[in-house]
Amino acid sequence: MASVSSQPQFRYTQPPSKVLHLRNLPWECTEEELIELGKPFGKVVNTKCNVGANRNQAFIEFADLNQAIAMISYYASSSEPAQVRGKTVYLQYSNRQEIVNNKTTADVAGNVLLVTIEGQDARLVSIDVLHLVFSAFGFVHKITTFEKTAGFQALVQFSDAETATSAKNALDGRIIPRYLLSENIAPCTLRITYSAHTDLSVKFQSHRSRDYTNPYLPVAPSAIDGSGQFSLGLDGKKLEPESNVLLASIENMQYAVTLDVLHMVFSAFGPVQKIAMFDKNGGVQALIQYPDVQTAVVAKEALEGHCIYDGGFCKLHISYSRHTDLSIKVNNDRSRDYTIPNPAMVNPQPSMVGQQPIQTLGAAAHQYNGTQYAPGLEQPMMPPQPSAGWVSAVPAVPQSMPVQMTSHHPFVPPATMPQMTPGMMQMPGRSGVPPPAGTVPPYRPNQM
DNA sequence: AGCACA
Repeated sequence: MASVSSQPQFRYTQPPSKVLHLRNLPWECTEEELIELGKPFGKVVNTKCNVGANRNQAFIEFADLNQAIAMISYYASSSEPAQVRGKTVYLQYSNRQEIVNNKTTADVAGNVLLVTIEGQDARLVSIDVLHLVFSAFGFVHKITTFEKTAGFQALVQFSDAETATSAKNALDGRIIPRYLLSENIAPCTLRITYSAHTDLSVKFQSHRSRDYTNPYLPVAPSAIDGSGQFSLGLDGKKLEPESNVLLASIENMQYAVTLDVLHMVFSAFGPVQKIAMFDKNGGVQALIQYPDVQTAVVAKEALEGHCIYDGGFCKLHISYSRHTDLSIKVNNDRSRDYTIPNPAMVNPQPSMVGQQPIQTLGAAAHQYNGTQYAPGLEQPMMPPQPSAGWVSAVPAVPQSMPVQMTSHHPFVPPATMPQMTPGMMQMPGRSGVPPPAGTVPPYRPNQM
């Protein structure tokens, strides 16, 4: 065949082709603009934009060679150059005879994202952290994780491509916020493309895969597993039944740890619904109830082993409780139900007690002001203040607005409520209520 | 302003 590459590419005449090569296009010129440009001369059957290192070149393919010739001829003798958005574009016959659109699956928007977690400790990122990160953009249906040559990867399934796209746009190239990971874990960068999958197959709830649409899916049989899967998580931690209620025991309690202190500490991760403190084995323990398991998981991971006060005082040990809904009989200095708007109201309506954990929707999302505590997590030591200082800083009535008392359908996956908005990801150390998703600018990479 | 990319 005729060797094209042996010729200088910008010789004055190009052999005609129904494909035209365009240069000097404005930034991010669209396919529509290319079609507009070519339409007067014939039928544009294909285009390719954002070509070249500067992404300012493009190709237009006409149905017929004569149409391409017409366009080239017109602008060759026209006093007005071809323009897109007022910018002169230069046209010539392409040295190819057709446009090949190599759209990979990674470019075709879909509802499932392929996430590669990069970093020394990528493997230590739990599926729960991934769930939390991606839940900021919408309900996450399923997640599977696996090891490939590319490293530690996950498939994250949303309901639709739009939601997936917003997550991809916001998170691709970003790091997982440090406060979601143990402090000794190296930064983990997310690389995100679309997957060709539309519906992941999740057989069991496990450390490797979750189906959040089906709470009754059996937990992976940890002992018996024919497929060689681990009964331990990738991080080597034991598989422990998660719960929305945490059991915290306080070690080395040099200072009094009050209900208010616990409320403040645990509110950093989401709305605390109830707290009950009690003495056990000569120490103090507390049960802390969140509306959902995810919040409890994050709180546990963030707080486990940390001290409330500097100097190793009041070290927290946290496990999951078997409780799902605490029965608070009386609001006093050892137990409180924060879902009761009026703290003076001691014993709520009997119908309120013993219900399903309340599935708060919007209210909980706005109430969530966990970021205020986050800086303390990056530097785990708390100010060496006695608890009195904390108590006075905490209003007797918590800052939470009255939680919606409506009992929602119990099978609504808790993740339908936004656990975290992109704005919170952006500035984990700042206080304040996050702006609604969509109004926040993409957060800065590689900070936090 | 000068020919894509799996």
